[in-house]
Amino acid sequence: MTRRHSTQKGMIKDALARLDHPTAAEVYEEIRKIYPQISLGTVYRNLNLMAGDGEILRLPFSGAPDRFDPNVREHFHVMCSRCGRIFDTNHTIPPGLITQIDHAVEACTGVKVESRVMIFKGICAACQPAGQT
Amino acid sequence: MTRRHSTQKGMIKDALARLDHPTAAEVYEEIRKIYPQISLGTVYRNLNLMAGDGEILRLPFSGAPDRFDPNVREHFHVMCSRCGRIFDTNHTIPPGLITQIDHAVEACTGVKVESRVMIFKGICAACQPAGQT
DNA sequence: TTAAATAATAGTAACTATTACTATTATTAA
DNA sequence: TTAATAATAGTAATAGTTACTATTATTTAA
Ligand SMILES: [Mn+2]
Ligand SMILES: [Mn+2]
Ligand SMILES: [Zn+2]
Ligand SMILES: [Zn+2]
Repeated sequence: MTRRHSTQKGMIKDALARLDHPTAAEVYEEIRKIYPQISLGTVYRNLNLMAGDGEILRLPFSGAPDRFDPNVREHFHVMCSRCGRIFDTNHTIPPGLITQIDHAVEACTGVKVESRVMIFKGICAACQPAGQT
Repeated sequence: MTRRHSTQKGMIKDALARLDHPTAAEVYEEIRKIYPQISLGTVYRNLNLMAGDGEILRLPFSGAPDRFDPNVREHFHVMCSRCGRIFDTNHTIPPGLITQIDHAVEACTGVKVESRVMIFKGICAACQPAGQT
C-alpha cells in the first residue's frame, strides 16, 4: 500500500495552494481548466488520503461541503454568515487558551482530547453595516 | 406563518428528551415504535424549525448526520473516536475562556463572532487502554 | 532495460443525508 | 362553524461523497 506519485496528485496540491480553502468540487473545476479528463473521484480520493496523512486539513461546515486547507499550522477559521467568506486566524491566537479549554473538557468528561473542530461564525468587516467597527 | 401545535411536534420533543443527542433518523425510529405513520420529512421539518427558533441545538459532525440537543444551556460536546459516544461538558467550563478566544479571533480577523462550533474528539474513559487514567 | 506487482485513474453507479413537492388533513381564530 | 392556512404523509429529487471496475501508470528488482 505504499504511496505513488501521479500527475493528478501534483495538480491537486497546486490547486489547493492557488485557491482559498476550496471544496473538492472547486479543486476539480480548477484542474479541469487545464486537464479536462481528471475525475472528481480522483480529487476526492487524493484529498482524503492527504487529510488522512495530515498533509492537509479538512474543514467541515454544517450543511455544506467540506473545505480543504494546505496550511497545517495550528490556526482557526471564521466564516462570515453574510458573504460566506472564510478568514484564517493568525499565530496571534494564544495556544495556551486552547490547552486550557482542552483541560477543562477533560476534567469534566474524562475524555482525553486529541483534536477539536472550532469554526467561528460572524459578520466580517466588509459586511458590517456602514459606520460601525 | 404563525406556528401551530401538532401531535407529531410533541412526540419529537419527547423523543429528544428521551434519547441522547439523537440524529433525525433516530428520532424518527423512536417515534415510529408508537406512531408508525410519522414521516421522516416531518421529523426533519420540525427539527429544523425548532433549531431555527433556538428551541434546540443542532450539532454538526463531519461526515455524519447532524445530531440534536434539547439542552440549550451553553455547553460543549466531546465524541469518543473509539466508541462514538457523545459526552456533554457541564457548567464547570469557564465561560471566560470562550470570550477570550472570541476576542482573539475578532482581533486578528476583524470578524465579529456571533457563534462557534466547538466539537472535541478523543478517547473516553471506558475506551482508555486498561491501567491508564 | 524489461517485467511483474500493484497503486492510481477515469468513468460511472450507488449511497446517505437532507430538502422539495403535493394532495390531504388538522389547527386555529373569527 | 367555517374559512384560512400551517402541518402532514408519502414520495420524488438533490447534493455530497463513496464504491466499483476495467484500464493505465508507477515502482521495484531481476
Ligand atoms: Mn486556513
Ligand atoms: Mn448536549
Ligand atoms: Zn462578509
Ligand atoms: Zn469510548
